[in-house]
Amino acid sequence: MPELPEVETIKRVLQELLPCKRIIDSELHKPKLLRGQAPDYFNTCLRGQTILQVERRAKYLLIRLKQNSLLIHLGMSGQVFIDYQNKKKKQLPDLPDKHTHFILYLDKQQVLYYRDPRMFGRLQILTAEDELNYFKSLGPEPLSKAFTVDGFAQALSGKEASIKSLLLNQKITPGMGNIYTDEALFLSGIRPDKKGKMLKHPAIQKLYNAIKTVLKNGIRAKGTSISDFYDPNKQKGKFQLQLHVYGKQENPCHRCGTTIRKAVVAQRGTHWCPSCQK
DNA sequence: CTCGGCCTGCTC
DNA sequence: GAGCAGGCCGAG
Repeated sequence: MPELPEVETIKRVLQELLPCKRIIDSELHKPKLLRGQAPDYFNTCLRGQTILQVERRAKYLLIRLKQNSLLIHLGMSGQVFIDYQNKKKKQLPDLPDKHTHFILYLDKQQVLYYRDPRMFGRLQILTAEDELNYFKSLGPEPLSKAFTVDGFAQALSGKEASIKSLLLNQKITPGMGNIYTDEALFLSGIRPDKKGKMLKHPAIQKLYNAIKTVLKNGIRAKGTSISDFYDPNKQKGKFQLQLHVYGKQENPCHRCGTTIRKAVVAQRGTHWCPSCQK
């Protein structure tokens, strides 16, 4: 579910709420989410620790503690909520529910819930050393100075794979997912099934700009809430109101009126305008 | 590089 | 009941 703008939105809310809070207790209901790390070690590392700050790398959240960090990846359906005992929002279940697999009890009566119906997410304790290894295969953050047009062009050059699959590759554009990839390709007028090696200079620059634009706009809109994205305060994002192609199959393109198509590219549902994208 | 698998829930 | 879903990993 969550791509870079959604994870960034969550990070910003958590960064407001969590620093200086102490973890009183940690409750893990689904050890499978640790992907092999020992639950005892996991809980021991958390209990009694004070949260320093919250960061994001690609689609990963990092909650920094003094000794090490709690890594959270939300997979397809992961959600993080803070304190949510009220019943104002009818469409949200009361927490904890059967999909709430991890709970952190913080001081000041606050609680953090991790909810993940499909269980594609992961939770792990990372030491500083683990961190380097863990993130070393990720490309440069697309919104940072480290992400350059030249580096991007290099990553696409000679590639047989479709541009869609290359943009989804976290070694090239970490944080990009299915929605923002389709939107960036629409903005830059490139067909999703175009081979990486076929892209030359003006198009690459345009795509590079489009990636930054969609990610920035996604963050400004606080994410895309198509079905179930909420920030930790249960707020929905608004980027779904700005989508041009994602989920718009059978609708007319509002730039040219051509019917938006949907097909599988790179094993993912892919949306594009056959006239605007060449 | 592409495919299947990992899971549950929702829509048709 | 089938097919689909915002992600990632490992096998071939």
